[in-house]
Amino acid sequence: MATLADVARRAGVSPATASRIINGSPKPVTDALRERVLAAVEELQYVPNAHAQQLARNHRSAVGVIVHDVSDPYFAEITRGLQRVATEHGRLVIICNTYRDPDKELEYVELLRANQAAAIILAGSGYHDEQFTNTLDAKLRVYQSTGGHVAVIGRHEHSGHAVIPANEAGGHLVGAELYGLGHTRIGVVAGPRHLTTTTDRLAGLRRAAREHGHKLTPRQIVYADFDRSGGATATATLLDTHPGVTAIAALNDSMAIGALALLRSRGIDVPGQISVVGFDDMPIAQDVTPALTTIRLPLADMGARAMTLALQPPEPLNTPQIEHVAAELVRRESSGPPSDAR
Amino acid sequence: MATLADVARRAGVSPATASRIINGSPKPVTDALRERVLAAVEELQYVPNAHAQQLARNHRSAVGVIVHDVSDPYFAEITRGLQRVATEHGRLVIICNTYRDPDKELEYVELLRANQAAAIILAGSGYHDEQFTNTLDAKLRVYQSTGGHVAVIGRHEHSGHAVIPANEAGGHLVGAELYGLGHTRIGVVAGPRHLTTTTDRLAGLRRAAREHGHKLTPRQIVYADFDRSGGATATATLLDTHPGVTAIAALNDSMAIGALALLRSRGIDVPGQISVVGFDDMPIAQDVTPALTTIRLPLADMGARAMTLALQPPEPLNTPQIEHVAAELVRRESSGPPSDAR
DNA sequence: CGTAATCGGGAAAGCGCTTACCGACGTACG
DNA sequence: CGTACGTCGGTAAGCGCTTTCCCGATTACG
Repeated sequence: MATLADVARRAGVSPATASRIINGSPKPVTDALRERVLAAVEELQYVPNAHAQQLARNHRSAVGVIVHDVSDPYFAEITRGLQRVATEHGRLVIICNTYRDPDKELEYVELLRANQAAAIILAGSGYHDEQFTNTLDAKLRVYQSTGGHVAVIGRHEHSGHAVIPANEAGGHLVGAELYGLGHTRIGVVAGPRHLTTTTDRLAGLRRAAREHGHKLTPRQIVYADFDRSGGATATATLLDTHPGVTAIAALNDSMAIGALALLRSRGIDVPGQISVVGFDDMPIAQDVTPALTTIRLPLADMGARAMTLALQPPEPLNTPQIEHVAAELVRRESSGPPSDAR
Repeated sequence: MATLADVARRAGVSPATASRIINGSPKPVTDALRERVLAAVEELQYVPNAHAQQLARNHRSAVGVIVHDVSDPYFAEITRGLQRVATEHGRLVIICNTYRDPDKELEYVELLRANQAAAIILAGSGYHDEQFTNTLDAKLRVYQSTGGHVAVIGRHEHSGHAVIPANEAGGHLVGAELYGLGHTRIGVVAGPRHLTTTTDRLAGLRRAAREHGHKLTPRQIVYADFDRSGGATATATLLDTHPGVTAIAALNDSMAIGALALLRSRGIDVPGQISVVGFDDMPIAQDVTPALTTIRLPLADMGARAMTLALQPPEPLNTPQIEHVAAELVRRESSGPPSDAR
């Protein structure tokens, strides 16, 4: 691997000069030298060692984002938004997949700190686990105290900036729509109960139920993995324990799609016999059949906003900013009034 | 930010000793010192500077993967496979999104080289652009000559290891199925013509046509972006210019889904009036309606294999290995015999 | 013509770490 | 009791770069 010294030697200049030319330093340099150096760079196919540069310059430039799983469309969309603004700022983004293991979240914070990341963005639900939350919080605080920026998406427990989607309000929207249509026997296909996203959305649903004079009993709620197969198994359970449900509220689109698949396999018509509503409005929601009624969250935009917050110049008064993002009901074909005239 | 020197000072030892303890060097160290150092690490929340380490150790450890777009399920799946094996090997993977801009591909190779990546994995179609290909090839070769490993997925033009899916054979499978069912008026919804993936799959389709005594005329093929909206617009064009088509072969699932959406919006029944076949078998293919008949490629597995190749010990005889992966037809509901008894 | 200001370039000191290499001590042995 | 060796720590030399500081040579000016 060619080094700066090699280039300098070849061009017959000092490493200092070569460095200045290559990095376009403000210091003026004669054109003759400039050309010689540039030629040497070309001939040697020289690329500066990024680690050495980072060490010498001593200012962070990359930013890290910790997600559960990029291959999940939810995170893929957020990531896409993040990347866009990072690229605009000329920042490299390091994507870290925890595959839903909280411990990895901790590890990655450490790793990102070790790599001198300028900012860490945490996307994805927080956990209902006080000890874990405290540990994470502590690590994050240490990171901040050394000048690191932190932004979180969809979790409220941490210091640093936050972009928080209206999960509760969205849940309420779902409930209002379903009860409004006349459904009374509603099943909830929920994500893992230790995720705050699950409980937040659930809370909104409960509020809507109360407002309509109903109540969501624990047995109406089935918890499972926040993905397609979780949605399918939870739906199966629901059908078995509550044969009379006329509507299913899935707490994210992946689960809703799993629900749809299971319903279809059992020959149950949607929305004829059972209505299904999702949450998130991922791109595929409109392509399943029936097209999914869901709650739209501007995923890519949320990512972009989080990155923008994280890249902000050192906070004026150390005040973490919080941006709320609204949820919106998107009515499509998977929901309708209950068929049972009762 | 606490440094190793800080830790050493605090523990009352030399930096050398501290380093040895922290990294578990083979050199024996008294337990008393070990404890003091570890305590200091804890108190100072010390995390070694990864850049300094990499510089001092001077051996690469991260690996980079260049994809078109992680939020595209095709790449998301591949990436998932990649990550799995990278993690098993304790490697950090840097994901680079080109957003389909070939120039970015070049830039990222450079960036990865600058970051001392141990390996670069190129996923996603190659381009029919000799100049670009040569430039990329040259850059890759330089990288290899300095000890870097290279693996590509789905492109054949480069040195280094390769995992190559049976695009041609898959295209043939599509053609055989469609012509076999009795379709004669087939429209092709193709990706950009400058992508080798497009032309490879097309070639297979053409071969099948010939075998069945047909021929694919240029006008039967509409080129568009390799995504959902590209699929929709291409299908619209096809419908307008070839009102009589009874089957549409989309060259990837995203496009097929776009085609499905457009067909639905025009009230055309699938497969009743028109059959649709996709390619790739991404996870969502089974959830759209009608469920998509498609060509299955073991995406995650391909990623895993590429990573495995890339992480292999320095090649024995410098021989790039090539792994072919088979394609398989998955019959679902979107295809059937043509309705026109003619 | 002497001095000061200016300009272009190099020498060298780090950035935070790893790792030979060396040296001091203690033990085992002759 | 002297030599030899094994243990455990420390010293210091880098890794490849950036950047401060300084110095010689021009140029400008009085």
